[in-house]
Amino acid sequence: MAKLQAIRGMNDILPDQTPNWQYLEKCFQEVVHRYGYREIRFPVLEQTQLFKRSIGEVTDIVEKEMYSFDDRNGDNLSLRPEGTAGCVRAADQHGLLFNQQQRLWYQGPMFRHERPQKGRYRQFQQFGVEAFGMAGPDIDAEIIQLSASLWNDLQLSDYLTLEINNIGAAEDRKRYAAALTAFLFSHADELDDDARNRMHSNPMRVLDSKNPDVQVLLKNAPALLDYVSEDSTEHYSTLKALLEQVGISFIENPRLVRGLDYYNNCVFEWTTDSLGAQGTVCGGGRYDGLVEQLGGKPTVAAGFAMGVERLVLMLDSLGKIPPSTAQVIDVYMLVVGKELTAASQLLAKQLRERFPALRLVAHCGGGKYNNQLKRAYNSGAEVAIVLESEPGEVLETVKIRRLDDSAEFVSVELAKTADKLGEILSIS
RNA sequence: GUGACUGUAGCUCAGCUGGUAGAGCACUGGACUGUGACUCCGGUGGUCGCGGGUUCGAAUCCCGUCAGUCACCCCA
Repeated sequence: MAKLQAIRGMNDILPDQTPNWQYLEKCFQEVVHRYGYREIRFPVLEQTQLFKRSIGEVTDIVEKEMYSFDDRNGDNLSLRPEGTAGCVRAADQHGLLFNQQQRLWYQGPMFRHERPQKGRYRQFQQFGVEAFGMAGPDIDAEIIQLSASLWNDLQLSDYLTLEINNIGAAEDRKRYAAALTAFLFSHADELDDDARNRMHSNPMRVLDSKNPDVQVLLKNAPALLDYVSEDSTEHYSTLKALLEQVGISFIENPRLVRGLDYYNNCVFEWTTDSLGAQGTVCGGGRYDGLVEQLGGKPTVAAGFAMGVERLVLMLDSLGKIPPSTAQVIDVYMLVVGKELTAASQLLAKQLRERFPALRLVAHCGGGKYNNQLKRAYNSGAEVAIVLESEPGEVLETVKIRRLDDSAEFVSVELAKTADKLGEILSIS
């Protein structure tokens, strides 16, 4: 029978890697707590309609990347491709957004059916932050500052660049899209196939075209900036001033157009060139219209999401994982002789009770002294406790041996093992 | 969805222009050693991703398929 394997693009994270993930999770949680954000958890599955209405019908995500299926009731469900939609649904459904402000964070797997490559997988992990009910640019600055705090804690600041842009209010973009479409229509014969397709479905994304000929043509296209309302412009310039005042440098990227329809006004991305093609590590912005669009009362909002796999890759390749993150044990207990099974388990239990923080592995499975000692060395433990007796003999003493080059050891009465161990390891 | 490269023991790989497989590490038995690592001797372990085809004969050529890697696209 053929062996079953993991679904394409869905990775197993093995014990060698999990400490790195735990380190990143710990840092992220410390930062969000520092800023007073509270965790929210919501399902991995939602009605497909939720994502269509929030992300947008004609986006790549909804058109070709969602894992959708009919469940046994005939409802069409989808694995969440991102977190914001579910977060808004959950928060609104439970009244968290009714005339109040909320600062929320979440973490969990997202799913998109794309071709896997470095930093891009079909199941991937995101950290996200969503702030509701705050209209000013101060909250935008806050979440950007929050992300910058994390880069600082992770020692990644030198490798990340903040890009920002103002994409205007929803009405602004509507008017602009109309003007842009008209322009593109009048030059349709000069566009490539890709641009011509997008011209109908999502004209703003023609601006992203990598085709140099198209880019030349676009120089004469209407500019979004000319359609952005005064309110938006003022909001945006206040944000820029705030960022400068708190010492966060940024570059303005007028071509930064996020792939999800719900964004408005200021959007941002943190990018790096140390990851290959998938350079975006964190992306977000305002989405003032989304709550209402999903049936809630009008509620302004802003948020971002970051890709955990990409951050782990960065930390790994840049050598930014602290050595203390590695999980090692303190004590390896050798058990030489079958008759000692009960004695070893009892002693191990007593030691764990006496030193709750002690990490102790008691050997199981028998085997020769040599093999067990080898395992003890390979485990990275600081000391080994050796239980050894001849058949029929009662165990009265144990040896405590340092697992370094000195190989020093002492014999100690069984009953005094804990005291001696505490002395040797300087713990109490 | 498109393209390029790759797919041989648990891991890293060798196997020239086709004649049905090897090394190192790891694991394991033993020798040495007052007890791991070092050194020496022995052993377990692969239907060469899977399925077809060409051939007297294929890991080695051809086709398909699955998977991995990277890029396009898009995004975290």
